Amino acid sequence: MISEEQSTPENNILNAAKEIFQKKGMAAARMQEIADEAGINKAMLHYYYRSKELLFEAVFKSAFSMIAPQLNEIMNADTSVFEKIRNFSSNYISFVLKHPYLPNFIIQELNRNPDFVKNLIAEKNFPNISKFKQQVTEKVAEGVIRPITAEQLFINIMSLNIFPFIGAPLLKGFLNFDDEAYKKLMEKRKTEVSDFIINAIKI
Amino acid sequence: MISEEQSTPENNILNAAKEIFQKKGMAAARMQEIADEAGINKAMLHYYYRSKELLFEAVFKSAFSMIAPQLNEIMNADTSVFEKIRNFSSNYISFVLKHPYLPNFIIQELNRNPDFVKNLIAEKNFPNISKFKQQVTEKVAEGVIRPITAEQLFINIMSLNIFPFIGAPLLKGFLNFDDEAYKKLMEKRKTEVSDFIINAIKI
DNA sequence: ATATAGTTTAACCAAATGGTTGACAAATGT
DNA sequence: ACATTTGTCAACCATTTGGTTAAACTATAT
Repeated sequence: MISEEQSTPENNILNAAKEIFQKKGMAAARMQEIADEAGINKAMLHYYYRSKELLFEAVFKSAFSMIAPQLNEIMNADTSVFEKIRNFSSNYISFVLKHPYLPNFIIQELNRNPDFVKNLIAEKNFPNISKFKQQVTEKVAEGVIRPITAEQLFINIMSLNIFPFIGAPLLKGFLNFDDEAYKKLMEKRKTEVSDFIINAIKI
Repeated sequence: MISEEQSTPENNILNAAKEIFQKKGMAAARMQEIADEAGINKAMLHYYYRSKELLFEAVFKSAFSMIAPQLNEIMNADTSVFEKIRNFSSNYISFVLKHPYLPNFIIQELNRNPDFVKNLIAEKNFPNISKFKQQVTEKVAEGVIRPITAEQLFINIMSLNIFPFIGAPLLKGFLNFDDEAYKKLMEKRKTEVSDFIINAIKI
C-alpha cells in the first residue's frame, strides 16, 4: 500500500487546517488564517471543503485516525498484558513528542461535542479493548497480577501516558521546569511509565 | 472569615460567565449568552467588567483559586507521602465530581495561552511542592519506596486523578460506558487511585 | 483552433459579535 | 427637596467572519 503524502491541493489545505485547528481549536481558528497558511485564496477552502464545519471534520477524523489504529493494534496483538503496557507507553510517547498538539486537540473537541464520539465508534478501526480486558481478567484470576478491573487499569494506562502532554503548561509551572527539561522528563517516561504501572499490579 | 457567596451583581455575572466560559471556552463563548444566563443586559457586562478578556480573566482566576489552595494545603501538610497521595486523590475526585467542567477549562485555556501560567505563579497560594519533593527524596534514600524522582511521581499522581475527567468522552467511548456507569467508576477511584500509586512505589 | 470542464482570484455580502452611547431610573448624600 | 452619583437598558456602531459570485485563467479533449 503506497501512502506517500501526496501534494494535492486537498492535502495542502488539510495540512494547513490541521496546523491552525490543532493550535487554536475550532472556535478560535479563522478560515482566512488557514488560507494564509496554505498560501491560497480563502475561496479555495470552500471550493474543496464546503464549509468550516466540514473542513474541521476532515481534520478531526484525520487526526483521530493517526492515533486510533496504533492503540487498536497494540491492544489486540498476540502479546502479554505487560508487553502491551510497555509497547503502548513507549510507542505513544514517541509519537506524541512528534505531534505535540494532537492529544489536546482531540480531547478538547470531544469535550466540546461529546456526541462526536458516536460517529467515531461507527468507523472501522475504532479501538476495541475486549481482548485486553479478557487477558487482564484472566491474569487476575490466576493471581499473577493484583486484583484490578480491566477498565480501571486501562484508564490508568491512558492517564499516565496522555495527561503529561495535555497538562504540560500546568505541570511545567508546578515543577518549575522549562521546555527542554520537561521534554527530557517525557523521554524518560517512555520506560518509566510502564515500570510504574507494572510495579503497581505485579504481585 | 465569612466567605458566604454574596449575591452582588458582580458575583451574579461571574457565575453566569463561569457557566458559559467553562462549557464553551473563551473563543466560543458569547457575551450575549453570558448576559442571558445572568438575566441582564449585555451592556452590564461591560459596565462591571470592561471587556470579554477581563471577564474571562476574572473567571479563570476564580476557577484556578478553587483548585490551587487545595493542592497546596495537602502537599505542605505535616503528613506522610502516602497520606498525601491518599488525601489528594480522595479530595480531588470528590471535588471534581461536583465541578465537572473545571479541569478541562483550566487545562484548555492554559494550552491556548501558556504564558498565562507566569501570571498564576506570581500569585500567592500558587502550589509549592518543595516539601513533597523533599519527603519523596528522603523516603527513596531510606529505601522505603522504590527509586523514583519526586517529579515523575507528582506527574503520575496528577495524571491519574485529573485525566479521567478531562478524557471522559473518549474513555466512555473506548469502554462503552454510559454516564452513570462512568460516574460509578470515578467514585471507586477515590480510593483505588491511591492504592494503585502506593502499590507502585511501596517496597 | 475551439469548446468544455475544472481551478483560482478579487470583490462582495449578510450575519454575528464585542463594544459604545445617551437617555432614563434608582439610590445616596446634603 | 434637590443634586449627584450609580445602575440599567434599548438602540446603535464598527469590525470581523464564514461564505458567495462572477469573471478570468488553465488544462484537456475533440
